[in-house]
Amino acid sequence: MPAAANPAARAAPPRKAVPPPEALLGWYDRHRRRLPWRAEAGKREAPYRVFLSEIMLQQTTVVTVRPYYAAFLKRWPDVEALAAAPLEEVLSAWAGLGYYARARNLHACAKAVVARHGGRFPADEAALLDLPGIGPYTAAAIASIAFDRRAAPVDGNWERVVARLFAVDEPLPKARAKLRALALTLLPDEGYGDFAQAMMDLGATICTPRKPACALCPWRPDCAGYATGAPEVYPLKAAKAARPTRRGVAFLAVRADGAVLVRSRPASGLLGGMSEVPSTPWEVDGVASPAGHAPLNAQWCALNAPVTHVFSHFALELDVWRADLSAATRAPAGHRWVRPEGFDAEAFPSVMRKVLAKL
DNA sequence: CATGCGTGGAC
DNA sequence: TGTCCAAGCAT
Repeated sequence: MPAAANPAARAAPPRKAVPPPEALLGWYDRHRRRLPWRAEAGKREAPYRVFLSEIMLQQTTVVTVRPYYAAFLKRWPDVEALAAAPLEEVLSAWAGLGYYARARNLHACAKAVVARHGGRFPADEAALLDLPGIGPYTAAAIASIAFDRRAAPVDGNWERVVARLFAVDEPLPKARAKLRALALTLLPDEGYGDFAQAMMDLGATICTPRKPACALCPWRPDCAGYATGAPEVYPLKAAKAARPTRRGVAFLAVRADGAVLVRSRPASGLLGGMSEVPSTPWEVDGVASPAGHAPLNAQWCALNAPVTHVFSHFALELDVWRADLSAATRAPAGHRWVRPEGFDAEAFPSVMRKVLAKL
């Protein structure tokens, strides 16, 4: 849609060019990716599906989410089904996906939608924002994608695209407010859902973090970042803190019938509500006397194969101690025996799967 | 506003 | 191998 086609544009005073939304929407029409949670052109996906996908996609890649999304949808086809499920089942199905507060909030949100809204997701950004696990991004994503409401779901893709379009010289996270304000200037007059998804696709396939494919970008003529010759430097980022290493000992108590001693973690915090093998606390300098933390008195034998795992804000090095016990051994309070056939039904996070692999 | 909160893949 | 990164939220 060239400005010259409009006679009035010639007379208008010169005004800072805003990248035209039509260019992006046209590109999206031609290149829209097929994704399990994305409706065909001209249609809208059910709000529950948008909701489920958006929660799963928070800080998580499309490739990782795919199988979880399919499994959840099959097991809990609608919000009522999810709301009626026991939390333990939801956590178990979520195991391996990470950021487990999302699973707890997903479940709480389903219940809230049933209780507060009769099982219908609200279309209002503000009402969505009130629900557990739904923040500014997800509220805007559901409002725009599921309901085609005017909203800007500014995620990492949007931030990168906008930072480059305007060559924003302020680093993240401080630049967030400015990026959001600039993002709002880009919105079209209609087609909000398509525009939101187009921004994400552009960021995921063209305006990528490392080597953006500017030659294929519909907004290249309008991009200040491209004009600088080094668009990939945007968005600028503040230096991040180093990641410390914590150490501990995990206790693999194995009964003669193969059952392993397991417990559940506290409902909130790191790996909240997930299942685990008992262990010492995980501390930066390790634990002085691990034996004092053993779940039961036994002949503990150190395996010479520590488990290493990297969390978002620390690395973990876990030594594993094993003890073999008679089939009659009772589980201490707060613990339970789980046989290998039962592992899949447990909510073991990845680090615990690594520990159990030492069996 | 900074920090806590997972995981696996790419380079 | 280490570093960065992916459709953020809660506190």
